[in-house]
Amino acid sequence: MSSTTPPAPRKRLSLSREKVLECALDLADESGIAALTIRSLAQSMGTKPMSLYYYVANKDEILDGIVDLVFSDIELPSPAGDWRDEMHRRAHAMRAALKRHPWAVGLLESRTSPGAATLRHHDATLGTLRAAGFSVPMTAHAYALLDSYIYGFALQEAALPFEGRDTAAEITAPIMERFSGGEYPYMVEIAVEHVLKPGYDFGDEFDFGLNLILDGLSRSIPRSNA
Amino acid sequence: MSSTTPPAPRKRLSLSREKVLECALDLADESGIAALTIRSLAQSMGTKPMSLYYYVANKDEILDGIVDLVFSDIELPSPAGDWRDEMHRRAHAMRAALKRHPWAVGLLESRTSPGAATLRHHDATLGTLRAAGFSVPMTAHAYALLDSYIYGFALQEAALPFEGRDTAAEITAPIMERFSGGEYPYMVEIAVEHVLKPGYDFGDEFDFGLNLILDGLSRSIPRSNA
DNA sequence: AAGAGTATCGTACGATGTACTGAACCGCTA
DNA sequence: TAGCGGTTCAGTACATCGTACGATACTCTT
Repeated sequence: MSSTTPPAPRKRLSLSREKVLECALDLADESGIAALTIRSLAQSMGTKPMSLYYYVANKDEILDGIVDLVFSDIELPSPAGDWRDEMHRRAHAMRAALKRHPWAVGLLESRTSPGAATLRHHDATLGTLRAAGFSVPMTAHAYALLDSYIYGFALQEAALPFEGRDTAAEITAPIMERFSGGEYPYMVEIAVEHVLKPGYDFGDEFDFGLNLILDGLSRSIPRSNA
Repeated sequence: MSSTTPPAPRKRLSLSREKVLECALDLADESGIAALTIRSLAQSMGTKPMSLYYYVANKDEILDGIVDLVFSDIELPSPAGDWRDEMHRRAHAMRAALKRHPWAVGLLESRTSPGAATLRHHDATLGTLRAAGFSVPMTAHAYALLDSYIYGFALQEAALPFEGRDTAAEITAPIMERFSGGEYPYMVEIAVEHVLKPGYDFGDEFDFGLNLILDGLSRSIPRSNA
């Protein structure tokens, strides 16, 4: 208490690799992946850019890390449960996660070094399919099919200029009018008679395709229930 | 001939919006989308960065433009043909195009202003489905399903660290050995018994899912052939 | 009290997109 | 033939990005 009080009660160890990744994920959610820069991240954490490099090697590691965080949010399917229920739940959980974090879809293309949560997720899904009686090659087919559909749906959802129920009309209606001349008649038809109808939500299309796929897959199990 | 000769026989009009976009597409194919910068593009065209801005407003317009170029490469499906053949052909054409230009998949997420070729493509596809007898809502379902699958498959293909037949083994075999401890048993199983088998090509998985989807869709046509 | 190790930061460099400004060139009319 | 206005290109400069390098501050052990 003699001289000056320490200029600020500087909390040491306020940073950690986990906190950096969590903040990065939050920042990407709030402001978009483009706004996630080392500088903005540091500022949001109340520190300086170069401090982050004590916990991560470079920005790519941050991107890998937050993609893995997204996967860690998804409940693992269980080989013990009914495979169809498990796959249905998993598909919806993944779609929800990719909707919460739309930037993750775009990141998947460039990230080729999956994290632990990602690997666990893949392994649990493969295990559930194998336990359901799918052969090894059929499991590969089913997994490629399911994930393609889920990722692709999320990709399209992320690309939509509108979001959620009834919001399509406000945005696309003026655009559609420009097309009413007749250059794109089928798009106009779909828009007017389907998309612009009250209560429409692109997300509702998800279940149709998912059930169609699961129906088709259930016919590919050799043993027992066909 | 009095003073100095003109420094170089400068060919005017060597640039154009089309040439800029074509060169941008070539550059993205060769060096990746990250290497497509205004400066590198200008250099590859033998000009200076700022000259490009006479033909395009900004880089985003270039990105929109090359995405539309990719679509313009895809033959349009015809409402006159058999819908299933047409959809099959279109799916393969899109996959091939997205494989030729892997960066396009990642761009789809961020580009929300489709070009003319893109719109034509969508309209022709919708028209083919309608002509096949699908109702308006069912056409929307089918289109969302098909495109989700195609985009998602292309996304996964783009994310693979290997490419083409038999190349998976060389790259993944050493990785798999690290996993042989038993943490990810089902991934190892799939890898050893399927992916690492000679002749394996992830692209071959495409037809399984596509046919499953087309089978399912054919059951959704109200009239005539079910 | 001194030193060792851990954690944080200041400065600086090269690359990027692009705004601003001027120069070069073309086809034209007078 | 002279000049002019629109078209096309380029030079310079600035803000922002990731991050290399080295210095600094804090904590704990001895």
